[in-house]
Amino acid sequence: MATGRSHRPATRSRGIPEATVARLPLYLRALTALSERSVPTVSSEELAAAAGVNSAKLRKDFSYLGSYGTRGVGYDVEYLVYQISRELGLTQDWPVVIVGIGNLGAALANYGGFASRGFRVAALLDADTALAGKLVAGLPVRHIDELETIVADSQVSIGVIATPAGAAQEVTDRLVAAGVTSILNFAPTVLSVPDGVDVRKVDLSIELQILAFHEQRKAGDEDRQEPDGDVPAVMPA
Amino acid sequence: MATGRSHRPATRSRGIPEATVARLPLYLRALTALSERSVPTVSSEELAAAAGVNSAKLRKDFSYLGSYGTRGVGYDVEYLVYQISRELGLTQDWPVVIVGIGNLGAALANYGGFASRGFRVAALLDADTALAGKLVAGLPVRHIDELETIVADSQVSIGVIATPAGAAQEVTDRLVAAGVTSILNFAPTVLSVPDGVDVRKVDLSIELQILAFHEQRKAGDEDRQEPDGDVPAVMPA
DNA sequence: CCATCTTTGTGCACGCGTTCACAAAGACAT
DNA sequence: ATGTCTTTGTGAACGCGTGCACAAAGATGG
Ligand SMILES: NC(=O)c1ccc[n+]([C@@H]2O[C@H](COP(=O)([O-])OP(=O)(O)OC[C@H]3O[C@@H](n4cnc5c(N)ncnc54)[C@H](O)[C@@H]3O)[C@@H](O)[C@H]2O)c1
Ligand SMILES: NC(=O)c1ccc[n+]([C@@H]2O[C@H](COP(=O)([O-])OP(=O)(O)OC[C@H]3O[C@@H](n4cnc5c(N)ncnc54)[C@H](O)[C@@H]3O)[C@@H](O)[C@H]2O)c1
Repeated sequence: MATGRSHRPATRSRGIPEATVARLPLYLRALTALSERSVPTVSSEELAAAAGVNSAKLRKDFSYLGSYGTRGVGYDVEYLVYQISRELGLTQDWPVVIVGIGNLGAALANYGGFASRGFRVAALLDADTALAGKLVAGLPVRHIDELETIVADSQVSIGVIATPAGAAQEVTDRLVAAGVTSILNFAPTVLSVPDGVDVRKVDLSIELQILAFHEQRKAGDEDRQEPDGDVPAVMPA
Repeated sequence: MATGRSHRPATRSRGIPEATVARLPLYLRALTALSERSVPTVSSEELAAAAGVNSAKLRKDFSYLGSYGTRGVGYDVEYLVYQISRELGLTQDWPVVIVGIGNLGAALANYGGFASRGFRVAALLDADTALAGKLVAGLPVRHIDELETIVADSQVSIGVIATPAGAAQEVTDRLVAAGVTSILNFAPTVLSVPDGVDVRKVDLSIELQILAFHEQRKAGDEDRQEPDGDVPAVMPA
């Protein structure tokens, strides 16, 4: 979700709806599991169940990629794995830098699922000089001032931000200036980026608050039966 | 995002659209920052800019909560902080259990932003007996078999899953059986839950793949100018 | 070759979410 | 009290996403 300018009109990239793009990794994961079990073909119904979506939706999603199914049979698992991988750009290598090697950054660096899909950690960066040179997940932490060199030399186009919120915009600006055009932000801030740069955010706090909202609602619906359970709310001063 | 049964028809809870609920934490964060700077009022235009959304959308969002603005002036910051907090259920305490205290689970336990908004870590649970008793972020790791007791005793309704994917469904089942009705899942799996249980997922791998898709598209649009840049794709067998 | 059966691919309708644009509300000065 | 100016609250239009339902495609068996 790009936060800076939200004036991207739901970017239907190459005719593939954004909502579909967001589900492709889900399908890919389910298909990979089937592939490992050497299942040759799968029906839209089965695959949809495994991915937790509606089967019509899945078929429509696949129809955007082309017609890869066989009526009466289903989809060829291996072939679909290949097609989706290619569509998502996972047939190539994506060097990634992680900025901010604290609790979270270190966990991310140690995360195995990273490398598994073509994402390779090119470097770990931190502003703390005390961390410099220290090995995290087998990689040395390097100083943030090496950012520009590393991004240029390793052709990094994806950056992961795991710094405190206060440093996130500054780090973003440096990443963008250095040539990074995709950012995954774990810091709880809205980032401003120029057009052409994609930002996606992962925000634990927001997720919990959304859960709390629904949780409160569930509890409220049980407890009290008054039609108007909340304070009518009046403007104070 | 509930994954199990997606047959919730966009649950317009108490008349508040789901999309609005998801933005309330964003507004709250921006408002809290204003409040700390002792800013008394804010216009929809300013607040929208701070939250990275369209101002009309923000006004419509607030209109679902009631009419808390003053025409010609804007919104009272303190009052709005209170109203949104109340609406999200943040005026009460939410005990949370974290299951799976590995790299990620430990980082989550150490995360300060947790406690700041009424979310209190009630317990850290792990299946690894070697971890039992060890202190993480000042809390002792307890064995997974204490789950049922802890959930019941501490009235836990929110669970965070940071176990490997293979254990996630089993942990989910135990959490649900014990009475947890909201789950935040960090494991890369689709979870099945009964109706009435909310699941939201945070999936690093999916986010990166979505970024890679757009990244590939950007690169492709520059490099080659052929109208049809991809392999036409033919069924193999 | 024909009949049957399974499963895809999609036309269609509907509802949610977004955004524009503006009338009404209210503050504030004179 | 009246006028001006700012900003809210919302009606209306539009586009995207979803899911039903079904025709067409193709496999399979006789
Ligand atoms: N820990 C979690 O589970 C968690 C969860 C959700 C969100 N977050 C967010 O992720 C971010 C990191 O969290 P954390 O717990 O790892 O924090 P942390 O304090 O452990 O680590 C932050 C790291 O960033 C480094 N840093 C600070 N300024 C920098 C700069 N300008 N350039 C480069 N590096 C810089 C620090 O030296 C430190 O090593 C925070 O924004 C936090 O809110 C963390
Ligand atoms: N580390 C990351 O940055 C990261 C990022 C995205 C997703 N994830 C996902 O989060 C999960 C945890 O990642 P991690 O890197 O912390 O892994 P980890 O192996 O470091 O930690 C997993 C922990 O779960 C515990 N565990 C295993 N089975 C359990 C069970 N049945 N009940 C309770 N505890 C159990 C293990 O003892 C271990 O302590 C994984 O599913 C991973 O895919 C991690």
